[in-house]
Amino acid sequence: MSSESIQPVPAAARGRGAAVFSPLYKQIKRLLLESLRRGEWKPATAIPSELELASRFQVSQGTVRKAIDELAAENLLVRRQGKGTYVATHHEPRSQYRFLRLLADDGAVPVAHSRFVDCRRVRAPAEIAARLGLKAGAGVVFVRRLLRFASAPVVLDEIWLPARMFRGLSYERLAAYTGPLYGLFESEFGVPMIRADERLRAVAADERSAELLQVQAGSPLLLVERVSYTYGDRPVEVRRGLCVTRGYYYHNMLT
Amino acid sequence: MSSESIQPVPAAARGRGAAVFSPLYKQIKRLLLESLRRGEWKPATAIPSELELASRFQVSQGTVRKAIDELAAENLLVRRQGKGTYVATHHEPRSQYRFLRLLADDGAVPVAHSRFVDCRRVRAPAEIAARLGLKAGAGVVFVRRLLRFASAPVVLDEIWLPARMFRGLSYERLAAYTGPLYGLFESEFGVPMIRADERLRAVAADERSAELLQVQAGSPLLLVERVSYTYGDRPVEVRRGLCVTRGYYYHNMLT
DNA sequence: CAGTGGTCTAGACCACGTG
DNA sequence: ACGTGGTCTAGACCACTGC
Repeated sequence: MSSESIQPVPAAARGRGAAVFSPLYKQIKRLLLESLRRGEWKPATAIPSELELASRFQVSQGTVRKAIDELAAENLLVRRQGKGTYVATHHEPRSQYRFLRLLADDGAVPVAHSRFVDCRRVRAPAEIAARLGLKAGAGVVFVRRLLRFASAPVVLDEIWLPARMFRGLSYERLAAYTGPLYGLFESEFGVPMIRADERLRAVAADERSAELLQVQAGSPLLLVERVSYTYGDRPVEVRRGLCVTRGYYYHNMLT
Repeated sequence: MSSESIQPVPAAARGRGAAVFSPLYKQIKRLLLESLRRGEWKPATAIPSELELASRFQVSQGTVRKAIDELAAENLLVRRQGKGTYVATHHEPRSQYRFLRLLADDGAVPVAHSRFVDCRRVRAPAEIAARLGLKAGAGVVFVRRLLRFASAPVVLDEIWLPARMFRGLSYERLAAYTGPLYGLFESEFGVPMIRADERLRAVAADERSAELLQVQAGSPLLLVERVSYTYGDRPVEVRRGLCVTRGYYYHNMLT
C-alpha cells in the first residue's frame, strides 16, 4: 500500500497554514480517485467496505461515506445495499444507455446493430490531434461504423483513438466483439470511459454519408461531435456521429 | 402551520405496516417541496434555517440537511454558507444559463438580444395541447421571437403557454421586459420553471424561417423542441426553437 | 447469521457573512 | 459576537444480500 493512503493528512492539521484547504472527505475522494485511476480496483469489482476504508484512512465511516457519495453521484462508483460498492462498468444495460441519447419518436430505446465499415491506422489530422492532446500527425486508429435501428441505418460514426492506447485494435477484433464499444475499450484496453463532451449541429449530408445512411445528399443531419475522457480528464476518443433524425430524436433533460 | 408539518410520521413508526416505506428525510423533502409548490417561500428568498426546520418537524438537523441536500442537487434550492438556504430564481446569471445551451465556436457564452415578432392568443393545436396537458382547442398564448447573437439572428423560437396561467401576457409586456423570459414567468405570473425536457433534430429551413434567420430555404437547422415544467411536474411551456448552427453549437455534457 | 450499505441522532467544532 | 451552513465524529439501529 502506498504511503499517502496511510497518512492522509491528520485531522488536527486541517485548515491551517496550507494555501489550499480542502475538507477531509475531499482528500479521501481524491485518494479513491487515484486508486481508480491506477487500476487498483477494476471495473465491475467491489471496492473495500466503508468500514475498512475508514480504518485504512483513519477517519470515521461518515467521512468515507461522503467521499463515496460524490463518486457515486458522478457515476464512477455504484452502491449496492447489502453487497458493497462497485466500480462502474460499461458492461451493464444501465451504463450503456447513459451515452446513447437517441430515442425513437415514441420514446422507446432503439435496439442498435452496428456494422463496421472501416478500421485503419492513420496520422491524426491537426484538429483531431488537438482534441486528443496529441501532436499533429501522431498515430491514431480510425474507425467508421454504421448503426442500424430496426434495420434502417440511422447513425454514421467516425471515431479516432490514440494508437498508443489502443494497440492491436483491428477490424477483425471490432467485428468479433459483441457488446458496447466502450465495454471493449474498458475490458480489452484498460481504458474506462467516464465522461464525454458533445457539440451538436445541424448539417447537410454529403454524398458519401448520404449513400451510407440512405438519404438524399443535402438532407439535414444531426452532427454530434464527442470527445470522451477517462480518469484524470484524459481525452481518449474523438467521435463524429451523423444522425438521421426522421423517426428518432436526441433526448436531453435540463434540470 | 399545517398539520402535516407538525406530525411528519413519528420516527418509531417507520418501515412497519405501511405498503410504501420512505425514509424520514424523503418525507421531509416532500414537505419542503410542498411548501415550495404552494408558494410559501418565494423565489430568491431564504427558507427557514436548518435548525428551525429540524425543530418544526421534530427531527435532527442532519435529517433536514439530507432533504435540503437533494433539493439543492436538483437546483430547486441554493445553499449559501453563512447566510442561509434560498429558493432558486431565474433572476441570476448562474440560473439563466442553465437552460441556454448554445455556445459560440470558441466556447464563449453569446450575448443574446431578443426581438418579439408575434404574441397573440390562439386555440392550442392538438399536439401542443397534449404536451401541455390541456384539452385540444384550449386557449394558449402564442409567442414568436428572434434571438440575435452579436447582431446576427441565430434562434427563432415559437412558444406556447397556457392562457389560464399567463393572463395579461401581451406583446407590450414582453417588449417592455428586460431580462430572461423565465424570470418574467416567475416574477410576473408566479410560475417558476424548474425543469425541461428537450428533443433535438436536424431539419431543413422552411421559407418563412429562412427569411427571418437570414439563411437559404432548405438550409439545415437544429430544431429544439422543449417542454418546461414547474412544481409537481406540471407542464407550463412548449417551445420550438430553430437554431442556425454556423458559428454556434449546442453543448451537452455526458457524465 | 454475519456483513454490507442506508438512515438517524447528538454534539462538537470550523468557515463564512453580517452587524 | 452571533447565526448560518459545512465538516467530522461516534454510535445506534434498519434494510438488504448471501451463506
